[in-house]
Amino acid sequence: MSWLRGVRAEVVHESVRRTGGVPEATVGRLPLYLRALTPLHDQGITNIASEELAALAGVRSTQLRKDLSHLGSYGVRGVGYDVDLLAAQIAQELGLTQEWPVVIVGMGNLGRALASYGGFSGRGFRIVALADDDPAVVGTRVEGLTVSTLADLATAGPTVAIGVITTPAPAAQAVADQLVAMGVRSILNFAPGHLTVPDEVDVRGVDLATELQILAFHEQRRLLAVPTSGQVPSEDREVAG
Amino acid sequence: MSWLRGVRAEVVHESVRRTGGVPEATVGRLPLYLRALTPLHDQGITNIASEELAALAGVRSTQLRKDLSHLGSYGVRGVGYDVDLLAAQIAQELGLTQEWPVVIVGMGNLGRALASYGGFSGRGFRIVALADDDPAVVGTRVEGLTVSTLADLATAGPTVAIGVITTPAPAAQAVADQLVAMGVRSILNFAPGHLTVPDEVDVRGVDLATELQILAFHEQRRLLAVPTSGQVPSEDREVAG
DNA sequence: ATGACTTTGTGAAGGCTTGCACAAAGTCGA
DNA sequence: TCGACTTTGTGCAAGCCTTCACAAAGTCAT
Ligand SMILES: NC(=O)c1ccc[n+]([C@@H]2O[C@H](COP(=O)([O-])OP(=O)(O)OC[C@H]3O[C@@H](n4cnc5c(N)ncnc54)[C@H](O)[C@@H]3O)[C@@H](O)[C@H]2O)c1
Ligand SMILES: NC(=O)c1ccc[n+]([C@@H]2O[C@H](COP(=O)([O-])OP(=O)(O)OC[C@H]3O[C@@H](n4cnc5c(N)ncnc54)[C@H](O)[C@@H]3O)[C@@H](O)[C@H]2O)c1
Repeated sequence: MSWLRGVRAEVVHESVRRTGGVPEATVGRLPLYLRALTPLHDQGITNIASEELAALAGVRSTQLRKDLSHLGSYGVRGVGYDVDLLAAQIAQELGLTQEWPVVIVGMGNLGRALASYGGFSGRGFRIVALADDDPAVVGTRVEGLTVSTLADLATAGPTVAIGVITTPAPAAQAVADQLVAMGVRSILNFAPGHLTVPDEVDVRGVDLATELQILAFHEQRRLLAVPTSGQVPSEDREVAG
Repeated sequence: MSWLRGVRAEVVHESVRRTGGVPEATVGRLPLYLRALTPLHDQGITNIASEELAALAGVRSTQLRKDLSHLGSYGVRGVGYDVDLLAAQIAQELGLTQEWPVVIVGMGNLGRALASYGGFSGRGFRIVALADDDPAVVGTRVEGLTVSTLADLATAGPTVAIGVITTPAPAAQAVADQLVAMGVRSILNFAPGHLTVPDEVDVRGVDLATELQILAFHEQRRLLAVPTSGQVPSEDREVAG
């Protein structure tokens, strides 16, 4: 993401005053466009047409153009979009010209996998703290950071903007409450279940079971639609559960 | 999920013929309702009103009722919904009365975390195979399963319905192609990037960076709206990236 | 049985999102 | 300079999703 810094200055003037009015659906797709642009930059491609970029991102070109129009982005008619400039504009709109400090709470299997994941830094985020409440885990070092308790973080930790919850589900609400008390207003929750938070706090939930169940619904539909052919899931025989 | 088996028989007659017409947005919320119902069952609660269940799931009660109306669910006016019966109906609609066989491809940090995650079995899914292409990993045992290559799975592995991709992004498309060639038509992709697959194949992508970037957008909006007060993200000073 | 009360199920309205069609605005070769 | 061609940006229409309002259908105390 460092390659975005260079062009940022030129971009600020154009779009900083254009505050409001980006539809939520568009916001959800901007990261996809940014994701598609990065390899283009790496390949040295400097210009791309909406048709092509849309294919890379998995959307229709008309939707891409409509989305970009909301952030006042100017491509060049007859030519396309400047890859670096477009990426810089999207990054600016998403607030990725600064690095957001992140805390991960719950250093279990998933929490450790996330902590050792390289995809944070360089994409607008930096893990600045790790937390757990298991005395056996607190104090250990993971990826160069010492695991502490949430309570300690609240009194003596670095400022954090985003909290990632990877504790078991029964602990998630209490953890969320503590994060909110610390001033965190953006939470990414991997524990299954709904979190109740004040209005000004933004929660996004990622639930593996939910995703698989949506896939299962469509899979079942396909099998029911053509009941004769092919593969059938493992039969529902007497199992442990 | 075993507690759903008992009532299944009674439910089948009602809804099995009602094939079509569940809106996609509703399908996406059915897992949330199911997730909210499970603890209610565990607490011995046998009946619940839409208002209450909606609060647990994080949606409006009118939306819950509209959603349920699409699968022909009958609550009792003046009373509410039977917890076990409703859960069984939703599970049936989602195809969770059978166990879907799952393969995880890419036994790195994330793949191993998923493999050792208990939330699969008992929720309608079972991991039946693990794959990787690193000779140092192939042949090792993870959670009772021996890691094999995708090629070996294709010729001599168990039937799988759902593939989970946890390889690095550059390998994801090739892995998806192999899964499709094996007959897999449902893919959950954790690698960032768009997968191109035939029409009949269903892909859902989970991208950590995307989720964080959406949070960052709203976080930035809040900070811009009240530019005077409080916390500011870590300043954009000269960093490695 | 009756009436007061509760809660579901749904038609209709409103809002958001997508996709179409096309004018606007540029490039490029001659 | 001109005309053919390419590609963007957008008004508008269609479709999907959510929310409102309320009738329908039940419970429960008397
Ligand atoms: N492991 C996966 O692949 C996976 C996948 C999807 C979802 N999840 C969900 O993510 C969460 C974590 O999964 P996991 O497999 O890493 O679990 P885990 O048991 O390995 O780790 C949980 C960690 O949270 C810590 N913890 C518990 N209560 C806490 C509290 N109040 N404050 C701080 N830390 C606390 C525990 O000490 C432990 O280290 C679970 O909710 C799980 O459902 C996990
Ligand atoms: N680790 C995380 O917390 C995290 C979070 C979000 C997304 N992701 C994404 O998930 C993916 C995996 O992340 P990770 O941290 O586990 O990476 P990792 O490097 O630890 O593991 C990747 C594994 O995939 C295997 N692999 C590579 N090519 C393969 C192929 N063609 N066929 C089969 N196996 C192959 C490798 O041998 C390795 O074991 C990445 O795309 C990453 O962007 C990871």
